[in-house]
Amino acid sequence: MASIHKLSEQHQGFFALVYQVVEQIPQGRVTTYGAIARYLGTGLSARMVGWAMNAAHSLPHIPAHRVVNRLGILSGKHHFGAPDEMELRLQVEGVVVKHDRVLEFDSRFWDPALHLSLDS
DNA sequence: GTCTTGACGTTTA
DNA sequence: CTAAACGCCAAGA
Repeated sequence: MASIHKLSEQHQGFFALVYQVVEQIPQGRVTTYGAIARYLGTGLSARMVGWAMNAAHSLPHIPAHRVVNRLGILSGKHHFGAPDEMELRLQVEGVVVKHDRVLEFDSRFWDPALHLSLDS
């Protein structure tokens, strides 16, 4: 019985890292795929974050609508139940969205590295 | 094993 | 603004 499933651990570890960051995004704030990838370690590419989010779609407590691309564009809106759901969810949290883009994105941006300084 | 696709990012034209 | 290319890493065919 020397069989092991180490692969599963790595698999979950990858998703878990992304989830932990996304979960901690404050309401009314947004972050980018690249910022998360950089926080986890430059070894990961921003694409992997988006890919993890696709899997996170099954999880109810993952505010995927708070994750946008570096331009503040709701690149993942088409992956929600309705194409306007992502935009709507942001609006109700106080984030102004216009033409699929977050207004004052620089001000709304929340960097995961910032949470590092305050939390252990 | 190879090839394509992808909720990205940056650069160049 | 669009379009193309490169880098990045994993999944699916």
